[in-house]
Amino acid sequence: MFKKILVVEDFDSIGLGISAVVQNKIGAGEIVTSQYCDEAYLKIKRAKQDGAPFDLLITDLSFEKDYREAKLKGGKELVEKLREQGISIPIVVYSIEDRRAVINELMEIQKIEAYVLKGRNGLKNLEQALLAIANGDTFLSPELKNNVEKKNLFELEDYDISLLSNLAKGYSQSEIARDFKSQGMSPSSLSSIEKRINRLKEEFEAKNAIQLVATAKDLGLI
Amino acid sequence: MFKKILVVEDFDSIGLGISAVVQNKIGAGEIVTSQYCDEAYLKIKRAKQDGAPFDLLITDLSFEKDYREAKLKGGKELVEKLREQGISIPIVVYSIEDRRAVINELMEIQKIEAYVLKGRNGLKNLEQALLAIANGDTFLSPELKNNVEKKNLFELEDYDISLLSNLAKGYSQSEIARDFKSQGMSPSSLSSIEKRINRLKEEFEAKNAIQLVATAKDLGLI
DNA sequence: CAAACCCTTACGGGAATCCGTAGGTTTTAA
DNA sequence: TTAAAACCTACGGATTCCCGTAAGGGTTTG
Repeated sequence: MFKKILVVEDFDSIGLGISAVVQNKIGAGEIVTSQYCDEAYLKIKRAKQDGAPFDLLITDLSFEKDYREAKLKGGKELVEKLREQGISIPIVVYSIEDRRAVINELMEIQKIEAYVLKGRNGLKNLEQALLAIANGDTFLSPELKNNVEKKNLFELEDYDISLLSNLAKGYSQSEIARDFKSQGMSPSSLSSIEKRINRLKEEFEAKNAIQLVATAKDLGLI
Repeated sequence: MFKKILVVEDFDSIGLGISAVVQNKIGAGEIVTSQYCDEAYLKIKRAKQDGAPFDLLITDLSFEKDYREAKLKGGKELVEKLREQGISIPIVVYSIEDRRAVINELMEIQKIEAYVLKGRNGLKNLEQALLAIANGDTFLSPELKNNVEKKNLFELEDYDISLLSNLAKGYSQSEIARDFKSQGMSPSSLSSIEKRINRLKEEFEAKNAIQLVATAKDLGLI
């Protein structure tokens, strides 16, 4: 079905699990793995130049930092880079990330072929995703489809996460405002940051910023 | 080396990866997997009753909730339950959890045989851990060794823990003072509470109370 | 016994936050 | 295209937090 597949995943346990299922259930010809996005990008480019391109990419989103310097920090950057360079390889994202904002951007803007949620039945869904792609369809994990109705519930953007982790690092609101301004992020005014923190406090029923950060930690958001 | 191994891990991709490496590198006789702690406990008990007990348990710590009702919420509860019941099976915990408070308790109180950190080289470490156990040694992932030594730097009193968790619950310092007064705790004045929080901030190198609570969460203190 | 020390409590000024109001811009929808 | 809605920004007052100073009580030490 697929002749040459690249699997990009930092944890070796998961990478091995993916390889095993792709090998046994799908029967791919060649499976190459990488634990780094930068390396993966180079492999894809090189394979294309050599006239033996990959015909499928399966990638994680989040990658742990280690001693290596990473230009592409995660799967999202890898996908963006590939699309930016006009490399139209079919892409499956296999991640634990379940926020609609992130997933929608990948599916609708970056036009990835499938988004599979890591979880108890992640590999089963991955298998289905590969079958769907082989048929020219796209695939979205069923756990996420049910949530489509709740789309307009409260969802955290990257902005909120950034805000929360800056608070957790001990920066004052005005320091954060300066930081956001210098990075060209918007909104960046102290006032907007106050507003946003207020919204988050309401959302998480927190009396103050301390409790807000504490519950964000509990929920694993930061 | 091991004849019968139970692998408890909710994500199928990781469970498969573990199974593969245990099978191929260690050459275990029988590998049983479970995605639920309750089920794992029953399997261990049943195997023992049947006269064919497991001689190794490899378990994750955190398990996602799903439709099933779970009595044992995670690997920590599973280990505690086993030890409580006097079942002395060798245990390897394989988790992403890197807080030393949690790990120390498992190693020193629950006397698990190995703690392996999930990560890029998790399986390599897992392999080493199994070899160590077969030699009668214990094993701790190398990434963690540096942290565990620093454990007795600063001893927190119950008072400090109480203070930190009250902060994390969103109470203001004056509210905490009132609360402590009504409970007859000492010191209870607003001023003393400020002082104590200052001491904690210095200790944990936190710029403000938000960062203080955040790092306390990270360390697993609250 | 007194001096030194530690701890609790108190007070005050400056900084940061919380919270409401309000004006200007962009986005959405009729 | 225009009105409504949503958003970003700014400002000011109330509250809380942060930090230094200092008084009072208890224990330890010379």
